[in-house]
Amino acid sequence: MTGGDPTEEIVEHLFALVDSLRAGFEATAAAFDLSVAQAKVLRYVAGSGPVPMRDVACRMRCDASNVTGIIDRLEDRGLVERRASSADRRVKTLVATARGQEVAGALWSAVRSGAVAQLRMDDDDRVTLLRLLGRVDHVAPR
Amino acid sequence: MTGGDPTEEIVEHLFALVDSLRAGFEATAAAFDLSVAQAKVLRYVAGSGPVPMRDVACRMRCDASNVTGIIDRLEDRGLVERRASSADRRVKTLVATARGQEVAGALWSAVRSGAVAQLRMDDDDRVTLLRLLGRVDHVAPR
DNA sequence: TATTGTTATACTCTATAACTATA
DNA sequence: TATAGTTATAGAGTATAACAATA
Repeated sequence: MTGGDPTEEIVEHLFALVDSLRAGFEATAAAFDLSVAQAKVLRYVAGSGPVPMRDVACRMRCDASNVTGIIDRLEDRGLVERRASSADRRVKTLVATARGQEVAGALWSAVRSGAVAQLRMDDDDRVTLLRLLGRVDHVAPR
Repeated sequence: MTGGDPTEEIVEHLFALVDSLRAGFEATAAAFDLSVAQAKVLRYVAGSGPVPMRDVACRMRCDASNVTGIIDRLEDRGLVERRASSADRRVKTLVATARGQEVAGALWSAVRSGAVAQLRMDDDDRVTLLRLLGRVDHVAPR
């Protein structure tokens, strides 16, 4: 088990961690009857005030046509609303409803708790990890 | 930016990292014309010798019916083969073809390189990160 | 009776292309 | 002409339920 290439080993651990955290996230979102994509979009809309559909597509790094369906489902459940933009009549602006704000808050609180529970670290290690993670080349910091 | 709850902050970084590594993985797999699920299954089959379909479902933590389709596509491309089990005639055993072994090796080598490039760490930090990750509560170490 | 793998079905996410209504 | 959003279409992953073959 020991003695392997350290670089290879760290990547193995890293991908195990990615899978684990992703699975935890998916399970937490599912507890709120949301998919991963829906949970991310709801959070973005709830946290960033009125945003055009287009901005959601950019943030999610997906095609705009996807966003239509995801917002359809969030809107059907009363978590998000489409509104006309006063500045540009082509644009539809997204706003979280009161219920949407509640769900987003509860969901992401649960996500954070779950992730911290998985980490099982003391304060020192947590600070060290934070320092290391701060250097990672993130495509899109959230 | 600074001064927030350290726990909250670390989770933000962690999920940004998860998204980033996952996106890199997806892009690398796509360069081999494979989906994320196909890449994972191919690696498991190529690395674990003859395995029953059922074992793949357990490893992937998904329903057995999914595996049928994923293996169908890998088999259509000549990367994997279904074989009859001599011990139990209900079981189909999976083996990577020579081409499947090649692809699995090249793909995962590229995945490791990409992940290391994203990390941008010196040796000391890499050792530290490895130590921290070793404590994380992985659902399924690979 | 229980298990292995498949099929049928349905839903979500994903992209591309074509369309509309604006700009 | 270019852009925002939608629709149509297609493919992939996911789960549930029902099924045949085998244990």
